[in-house]
Amino acid sequence: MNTLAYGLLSLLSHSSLSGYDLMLRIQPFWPAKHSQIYPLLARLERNGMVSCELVQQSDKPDKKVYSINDKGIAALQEWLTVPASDPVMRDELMLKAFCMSHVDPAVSRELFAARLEHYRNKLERLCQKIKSVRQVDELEEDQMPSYQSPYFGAYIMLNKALMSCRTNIEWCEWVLAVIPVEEASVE
Amino acid sequence: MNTLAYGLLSLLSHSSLSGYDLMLRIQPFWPAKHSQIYPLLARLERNGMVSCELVQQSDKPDKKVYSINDKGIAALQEWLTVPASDPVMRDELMLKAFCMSHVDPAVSRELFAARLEHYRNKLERLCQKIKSVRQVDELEEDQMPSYQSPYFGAYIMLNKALMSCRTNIEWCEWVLAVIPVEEASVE
DNA sequence: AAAACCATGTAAATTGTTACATGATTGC
DNA sequence: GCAATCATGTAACAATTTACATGGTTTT
Repeated sequence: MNTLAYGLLSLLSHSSLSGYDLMLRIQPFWPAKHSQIYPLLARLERNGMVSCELVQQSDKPDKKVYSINDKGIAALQEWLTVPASDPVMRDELMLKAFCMSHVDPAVSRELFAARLEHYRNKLERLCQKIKSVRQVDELEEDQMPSYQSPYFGAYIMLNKALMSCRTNIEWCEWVLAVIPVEEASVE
Repeated sequence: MNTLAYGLLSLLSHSSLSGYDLMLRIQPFWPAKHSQIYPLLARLERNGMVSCELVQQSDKPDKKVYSINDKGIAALQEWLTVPASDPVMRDELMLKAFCMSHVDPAVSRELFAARLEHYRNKLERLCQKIKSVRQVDELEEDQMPSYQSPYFGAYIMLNKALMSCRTNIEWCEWVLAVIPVEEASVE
């Protein structure tokens, strides 16, 4: 049982999902490829944590829908009592920022402009996501899902993503403001 | 040449460092253990990216100090022209947040209280770090290092770390405010 | 018909962590 | 003496990514 395994159980604790769906939904919190998810789901099934049902579809290819078992829920409850390990962030841009002074400011500006664009797109997607969660849980303006609601966790995470995204945008804009604009070079 | 390799070159582009120092300094941006760093440095030396000199110390064990070569600088300059790949963040707390509703609010509060503490300690360390960088680069209040200064990159990254840390603290405090406080259970 | 998305899997390679190993030096 | 920090390395294991493989369905 590694972290990704618990992550899959965590998603399955609210609704049954296919491996493909799990792969898409876990991305924002714990990036993983389908080649990691499928064998892990098979292992969780062997361990009795989840059950699997083949669902035939007419409009799309058939799929295997996984559901969490009591044993899986128990594993989650146990897991929640141990402190979360420190978050791990790996950002190539940070490493590049460290040696920026070795290239033309224009080259550096380009790096941060691209990242700013990345965060602006992310913000856009997030706002839409939050709107859709609000609709599904039938919430009024500024109203929170209750702690018992399966959307409570999703809501606080979306809020974190939103706050982080805005901070990152602010930071990128500040960096672009402090990197000198290219002077006309020697004619 | 993987990202960690470029990261080491990036750090070496400002000053020569031992493998041990590199290991400590790269942690905030790209976590890596010494077991990954030492063999990689040996490879970079074989590739002619860095040179190594044995430095004898009387107060501490002897060490190998690595310096970047022209080939290493050229590799960095090339690397800076390609866009940085998307940052990767893996946070177990996010996965736990998703299935929180399956346990008592007190259990959840504990998770976020621990994380809040983690970020508060980090903020403390960051503030001291920023102060020391300001001293080394002899900066007045609110003054930035120039783009050419080797501290420019460090400064903008410290600023990012500071902004992110504050956002995370704010978020943790908000989460602790919205998780219901344990009601007296059935007597 | 080609591209895009849905869907599931395995194999190989790379990256990263933990454990094994060793040893100097300093402060308690 | 013992723990902590400094210092370097290798081996085994676990996690992750990339590539290989296949095939249905929908939209352009």
